[in-house]
Amino acid sequence: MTASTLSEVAKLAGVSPATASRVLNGSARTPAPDIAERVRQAADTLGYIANAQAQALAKSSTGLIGLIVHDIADPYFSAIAQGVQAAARQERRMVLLATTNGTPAEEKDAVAAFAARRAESIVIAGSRSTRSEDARANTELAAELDRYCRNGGRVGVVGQAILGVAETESYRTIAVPNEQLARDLARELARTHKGPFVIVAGPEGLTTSDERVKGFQSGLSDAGKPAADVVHVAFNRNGGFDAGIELAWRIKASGQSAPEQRLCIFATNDVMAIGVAAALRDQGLRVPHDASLAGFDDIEWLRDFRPALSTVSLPLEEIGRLATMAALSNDDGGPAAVAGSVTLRRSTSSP
Amino acid sequence: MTASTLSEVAKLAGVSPATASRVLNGSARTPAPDIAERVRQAADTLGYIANAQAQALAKSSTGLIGLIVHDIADPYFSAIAQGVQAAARQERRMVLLATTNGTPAEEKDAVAAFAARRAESIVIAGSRSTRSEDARANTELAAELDRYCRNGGRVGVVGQAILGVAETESYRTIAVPNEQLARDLARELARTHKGPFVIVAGPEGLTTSDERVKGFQSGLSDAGKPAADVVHVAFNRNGGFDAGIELAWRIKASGQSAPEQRLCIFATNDVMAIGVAAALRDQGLRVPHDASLAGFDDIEWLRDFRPALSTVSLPLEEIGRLATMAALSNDDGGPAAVAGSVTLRRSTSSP
DNA sequence: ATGAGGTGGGAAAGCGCATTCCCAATTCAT
DNA sequence: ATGAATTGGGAATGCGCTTTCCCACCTCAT
Repeated sequence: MTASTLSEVAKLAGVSPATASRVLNGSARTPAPDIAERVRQAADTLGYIANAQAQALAKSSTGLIGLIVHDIADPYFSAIAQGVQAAARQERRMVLLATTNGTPAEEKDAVAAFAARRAESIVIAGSRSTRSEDARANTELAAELDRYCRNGGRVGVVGQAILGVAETESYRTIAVPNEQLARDLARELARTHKGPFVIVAGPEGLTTSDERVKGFQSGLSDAGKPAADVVHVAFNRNGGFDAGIELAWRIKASGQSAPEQRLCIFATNDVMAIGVAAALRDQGLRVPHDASLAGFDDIEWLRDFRPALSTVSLPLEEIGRLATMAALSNDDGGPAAVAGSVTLRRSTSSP
Repeated sequence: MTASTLSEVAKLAGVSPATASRVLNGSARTPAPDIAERVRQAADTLGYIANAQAQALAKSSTGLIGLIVHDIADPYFSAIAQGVQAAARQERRMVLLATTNGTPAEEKDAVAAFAARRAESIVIAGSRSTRSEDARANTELAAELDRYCRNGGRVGVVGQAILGVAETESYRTIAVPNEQLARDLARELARTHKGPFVIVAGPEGLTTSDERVKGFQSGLSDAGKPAADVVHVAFNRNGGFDAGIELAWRIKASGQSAPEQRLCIFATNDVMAIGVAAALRDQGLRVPHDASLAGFDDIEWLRDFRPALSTVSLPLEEIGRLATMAALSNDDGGPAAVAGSVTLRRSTSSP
């Protein structure tokens, strides 16, 4: 890395580094047109590219924003990343990416790395975990984030607030009303569905999943329905598939003829729902004929899936954008929340 | 951003900054155990986080790798990004992300930004364009990349080499044998399919799509079939949908009863194929009953799509990983190529 | 006892840039 | 014509860190 420097440009142009700096980057003072032209000329022939590191050091502001996701290949996160990227570009920032597989320990590492890089703000997406085995790592994550904030960093949180973190102005959380929306979904489904409900959820302690389970149950209760069984599996396509296999067995065992027997399966995210659907199909069962199925998130890439999946639509890209802007702006703006909506499609229609 | 500095830590520990630096970061020289402990102690109480910018400036090496993709929300790119991220983590690097909508102009900007940040290497994914309106921007992109390389940067290219770029050791391209694989696919399909073929391609001039079209045509020719019609649309789901609508009309018009009349549609990527499928379904046509359909890429999230899509499997994540490693390693290793394979599924089976 | 060869901490010189001062040259009002 | 105000370029300092040198102090062999 032997790029040419500002002083080299200055020397070539026959001016001082100060002047070169002033013309090459937006300074309050603008050198004379002729001299400016000479500097620009020199910069061009030398192929000068300003060293952002040095600039950052000198003005202590890096133009970096850090993004933390569980898995960038997951459409849920890549949609959010898209929004973050768009906002970052608009605000003339670069995004630094870290994937953590959802473990608080790796999230903590990512925060530390971003802090070292002096990222101006970081947006962290992905469900929190309340599992006891993660407690220690969660505490450390919170400590790391607090330290980051104490040093002037700002963080945008997608979803639910992070536990154990100091109550400061530095955190902006874009709340996703998981519970509320799951409740709405349950109520809608309960209006037409006669049979029992069952929930295919992520591991217990995964906040997002837990909230959706809770909301769905309360929605059922509102509708005067008995609580649904909950199956806990991995929070991904394969987890859904596993659950689907088991449910298929259950469905077949109970001679699924009567509408009063037909199951309605709610998977706590779309990707799991797809897994469930694949498993049922695998077992010779059809949706919605043999069971209703609903998901959550309304992942764009799954819209062409058939039967079309009933789900809760979330403006994922918008969420990413909002989180980024919130983490970048100084003014409060209050706790931003985002709106979702129940989207009923074929997978939960009457057979 | 008022984080504590190394000298503050040093002062607190009662040692020189040099010593503090030596203990806090891996240096060749290791201070005495007791003094090291004191420094670590001080660093801890001050919540010291090394300033990576300053470190980068001092040792001129940033640990940054830049990733350029068309669209991070596209599963093709997010799969590659996943691989890049994994490799980067393994090599203790951070990844800087830029999305460009596939325009050479924005790609050039991204390269410049990465160069300014002194990224050690950059991996650039996504089809090149040979359209005349992009010629100028392509030249500029090549110039920018060359400049980056002249300054010591290294670049890993996914897919086809970048046009107009200097022939140096600095470029490593992970070749995707699009043409070869498309030819293989065509041959396979030609073995069983009796009717005419049609290709739903991206815009003319989009290299990836062009290569696949060319390969497919030559495969047909090998099999003694007439060349396929080519429909050019946007290289995404909606483009596929548009083409699908048109094709549905064509299919219906030609009373599609006989096997000799049945169309086999090859979309130059999976996402387009999904769009085609959606359009056909929309028009009351069924795959593979009324037409065969094949894609390219074997996107993971589309595997549960029905009818299962015949396609060409590409190890996307591996490609990202390879490109990253190639751009990071100094030794040549020769031009790496990646293996794909024809994957026939239900969407092209006989009705 | 004495000089050679080690050891290990500190001083200082950058890395590439922004920016505050400082000062010479102009301009303007009176 | 003259002093004040303004303009615009340059010298110098510092951002936070690494890394060479340098040197005081020790250890050891002779």
